Amino acid sequence: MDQGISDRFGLAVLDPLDGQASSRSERRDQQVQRVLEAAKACFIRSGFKGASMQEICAEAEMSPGALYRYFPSKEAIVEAICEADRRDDASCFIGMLDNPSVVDGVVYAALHHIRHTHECNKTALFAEIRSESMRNPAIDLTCSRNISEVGKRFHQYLSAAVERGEIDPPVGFETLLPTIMAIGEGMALNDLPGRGVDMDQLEILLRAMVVGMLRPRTADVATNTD
Amino acid sequence: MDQGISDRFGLAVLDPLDGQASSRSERRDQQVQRVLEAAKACFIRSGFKGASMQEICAEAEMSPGALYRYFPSKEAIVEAICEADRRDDASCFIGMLDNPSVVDGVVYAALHHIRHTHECNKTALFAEIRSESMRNPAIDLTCSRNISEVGKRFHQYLSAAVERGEIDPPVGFETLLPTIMAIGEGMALNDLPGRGVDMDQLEILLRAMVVGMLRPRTADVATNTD
DNA sequence: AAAATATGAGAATGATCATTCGCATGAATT
DNA sequence: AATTCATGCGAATGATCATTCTCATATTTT
Repeated sequence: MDQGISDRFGLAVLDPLDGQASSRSERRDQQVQRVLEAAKACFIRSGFKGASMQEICAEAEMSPGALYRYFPSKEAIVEAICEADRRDDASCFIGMLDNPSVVDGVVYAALHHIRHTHECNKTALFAEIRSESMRNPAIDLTCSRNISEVGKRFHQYLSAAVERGEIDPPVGFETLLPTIMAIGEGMALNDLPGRGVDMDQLEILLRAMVVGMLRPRTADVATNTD
Repeated sequence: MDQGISDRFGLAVLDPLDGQASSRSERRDQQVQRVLEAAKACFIRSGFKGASMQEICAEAEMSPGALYRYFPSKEAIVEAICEADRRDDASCFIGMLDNPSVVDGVVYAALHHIRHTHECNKTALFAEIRSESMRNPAIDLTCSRNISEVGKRFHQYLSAAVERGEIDPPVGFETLLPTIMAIGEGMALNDLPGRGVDMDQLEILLRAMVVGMLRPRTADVATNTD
């Protein structure tokens, strides 16, 4: 954790081996990152409104004067944190949408998303972002952008499967997409693994659910009766 | 909205027809309710931390001194709001779990819950409660209590159907219950009706999903291929 | 090496917050 | 009618907040 950072004025002290590996702007980026990580910890612990700048300063081991060199306001930090989290969330889900079997693709993407949210301790931050987005237009925009990015990619993935006759959903995409995404959000937000739900069992249930919703034509679907 | 309440000191001024219909304790209850409703509006607008006591006082048209006669602290108001909201949420869902066909029961309960959340503008408050519960033990307890109450009732409803051979879920209740409840939460939190999702289409999709998850044995399930 | 610039600390600032206090008034009780 | 009690107002209080200011030190440039 403490990687020997910084004397009191720890400028350009990194890696003496590397000589001038840390230019000014690199150093700046590192400090920005340091603030963001400290802020994230504080926001998870205390919420956006509940975490004070002093708390963030303490976590980042940095004075207010120093911190304000990197961000003009608390709001800017909040926005940066939300942006990063939503982007990570979207790419985590989208990155899994590549299985040739659509049912598998959706199931694995959902499972991966749930696991990722659990393992990276993103549940509390996600809940915070979600509630902030209800009244903060800037955060709402960030969330909407990422939702629509996921939605677009998801739409491509599913409609290609419809085209080739692999699935035959009982409703149109305008219903299917928001609903599936809401379901995924609910499962991530509830931290099912954290509540003791077995992931193998969850996979079975998710598959049954997805099969019900997408109605695959192929026969590779378990139709056992007991 | 403004139902002719209160002169400046509006004590026992209600309903002159009724004579002493408003005893002291009845008047008290009304004032408590007035504070709660004002607080709810403020919390939806500004969040728990973001709403100030002054804001709540203004909304309730009451001075701080007066308000503190009814609640000892802001935290107490927050707890009362959460308690009421979660109770309402649970009873809304449980109240619909009475259909003799389990698939119908679950589908209608979910639809009703989604509609209720949408129509009563509960989405933002729910999100707020959810994020508060991640770091406030008192709120977490309130949420857990209601979740387990719903879970218990839901478990009864489903296990009775399993007993009589109506359904045959592919996984045990320890997986099925948390997952279904997480799904419902996700759909309510996403305010699907508010996002333009058609409720009739949603019913079709929900039914397909529930059928996939519960595997009813009876033949009353739509198995059309187009 | 001297000037200019970037970075930092930490006290100060003014706003805002939850809560309390002193006091006045209406209702209930004697 | 007099006293007591519940209710209410709104200014006051002390804490805390986000942000800024001053100044010191380090780094880069000249």
